[in-house]
Amino acid sequence: MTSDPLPPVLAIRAFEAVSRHLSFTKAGEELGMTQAAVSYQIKVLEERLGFPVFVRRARKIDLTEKGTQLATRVVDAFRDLRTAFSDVRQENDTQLVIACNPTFASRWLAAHLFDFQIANPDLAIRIIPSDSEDQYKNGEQDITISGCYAPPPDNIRHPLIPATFSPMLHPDLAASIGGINSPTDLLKLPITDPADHWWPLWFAKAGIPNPDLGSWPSSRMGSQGLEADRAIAGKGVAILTPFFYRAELASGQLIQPFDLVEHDPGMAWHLSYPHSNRNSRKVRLFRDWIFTELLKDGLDMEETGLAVA
Amino acid sequence: MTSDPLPPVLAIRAFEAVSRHLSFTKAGEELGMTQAAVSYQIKVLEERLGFPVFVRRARKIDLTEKGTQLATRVVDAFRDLRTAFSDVRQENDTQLVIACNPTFASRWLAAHLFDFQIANPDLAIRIIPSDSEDQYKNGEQDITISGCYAPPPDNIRHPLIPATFSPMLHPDLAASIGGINSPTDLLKLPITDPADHWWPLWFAKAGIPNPDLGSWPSSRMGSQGLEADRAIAGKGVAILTPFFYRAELASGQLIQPFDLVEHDPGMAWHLSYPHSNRNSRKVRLFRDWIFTELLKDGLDMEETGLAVA
DNA sequence: TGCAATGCATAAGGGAGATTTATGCATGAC
DNA sequence: GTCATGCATAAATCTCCCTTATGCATTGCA
Repeated sequence: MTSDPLPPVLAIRAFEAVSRHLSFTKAGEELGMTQAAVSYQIKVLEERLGFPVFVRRARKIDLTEKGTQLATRVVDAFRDLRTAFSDVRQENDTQLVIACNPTFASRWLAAHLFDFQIANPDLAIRIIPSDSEDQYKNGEQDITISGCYAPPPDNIRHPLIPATFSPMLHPDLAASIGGINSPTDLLKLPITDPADHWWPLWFAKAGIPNPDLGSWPSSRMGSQGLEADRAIAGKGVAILTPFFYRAELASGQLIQPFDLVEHDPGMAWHLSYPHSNRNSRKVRLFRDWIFTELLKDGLDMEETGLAVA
Repeated sequence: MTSDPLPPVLAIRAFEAVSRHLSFTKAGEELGMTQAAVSYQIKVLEERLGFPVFVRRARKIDLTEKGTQLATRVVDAFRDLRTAFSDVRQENDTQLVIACNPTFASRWLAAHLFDFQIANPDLAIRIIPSDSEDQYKNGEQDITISGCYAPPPDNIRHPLIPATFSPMLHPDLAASIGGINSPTDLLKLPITDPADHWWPLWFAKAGIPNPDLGSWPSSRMGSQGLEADRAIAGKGVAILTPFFYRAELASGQLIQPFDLVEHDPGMAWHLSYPHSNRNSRKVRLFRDWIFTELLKDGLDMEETGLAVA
């Protein structure tokens, strides 16, 4: 039968310390309490057990036989507890888990993270590419980079990238209809995701209130990579965030026919983390790093919203 | 580094139960507290650790990754604690340790204890033949049978045998001086322990106030066996407790020349145990057994003082 | 031998924090 | 839709844990 309840854990904790020091006074110092408090806890334990665990001698105490039997095992158990918490604490200190919006992860973070790892070799980074309401509730990550979902109210939120967008396509596809000269030309070509609600926003800004797209609300911010792949393959026109496709635009894999860039005022890529993490070393390091890295990356303060941070 | 302090043990205790049940409510039932109290303790733990250990889902909770790491080890440690206390408790329940006055142990208990062991096969008996002030302080025994030392004030004390005594000697030694006809005849023979303060007491009662013994106070109750051995060997006259030497008197190894028996009013063999042990099963069993056994052994209630018990 | 120092026990009292009560909220079942 | 389940939270309470102060016994030292 191992089912009878434990003696009070505070008494066990006191016993563990006393049995190592063989001194109420020293145990009290270790535990941050007075000798009298330790004496009280040992008395509680002995009354609960029904037998003494220490023999009080002059100016010292000894374990009784039963006390000795208990002490070895209790000290062992507490050593296990201490190492368990210590290990997890250490892991927590040295591993940074980032739940990251997939687009941001693949189009920006992947390429830049190496610098962070070089600068902070003691930190192991784990990226969870995911962007959903549940992700916040999971609690597994230290930091979240989200595209659209608002963090829980107790989280601190920093804007990173505004949700800008403009149509893009492969130059060969543009050439197939003699070039893109006006926004309506785009409607002659396949639209990679007509359900993307960015389309009507952009066309409206372009002066075309009701383009024939048959859309319904749905954000693609989590996976614009798929649309981009189709556009790069010449299969259609995608509406993408220029910041993420600078390389493809520079290399000519994609062209952006119009300078006209709309942005979604209710959305932005942002970094967030629980208020309680604000002073955690690893969170500070990553936060500071990503801000400066994005600045270096050519965005001014207003665009990144760093002024708010 | 295993040196950083443990989180509050009450929080650890709650975590252990919750991680087994994966339910605050059920853990609360096990711990005898409300769901709200468990929730509070888990919150304390998570704030102390700096990361969540449970993911709150709809109508259930799950361990986080770090929570899982902790849980396995914490549950193990608590299992060790439980079995440690359970083992010692079981040993305590099934082992009866008697610190016993050596004379009583060898002259009475040894011969009778077998019956007790037969009647209580689940109890292991251990006798510590010792009778000293320190013995009480040791705290290792469940019960003490003492000859002369008063138990600590919180102990319960039952008289067992009054400290009676009368001179005894081997018949051949008596015959060597033509028999013992008056108390003064004893003074012609070697006295095994002239320092024994029982001698002057007995001679005084026999009407001889100042026998030539050159004695100083010193009780031999702890070791009258040594004197008895010398008397049985015909080496001298001993002053012994008749109750303990009935067998030798019956077999003729010793004779008691006079019916005159004195007793030491301040002394008696008695059984004692801490007040807190009064309802312990093993103590009750032994106490009840020794009373009836002594009664069967021919002592009436008044002599044993059982009326007081 | 007396005096100071050490170490535990104990009583009294206060207070931190553990717990309960009561309520709200979200989810899932029917 | 309604009800049941399960956790979170606020407020209030109260337990009991701890400190303070003191006593006692032993030891060491002068």
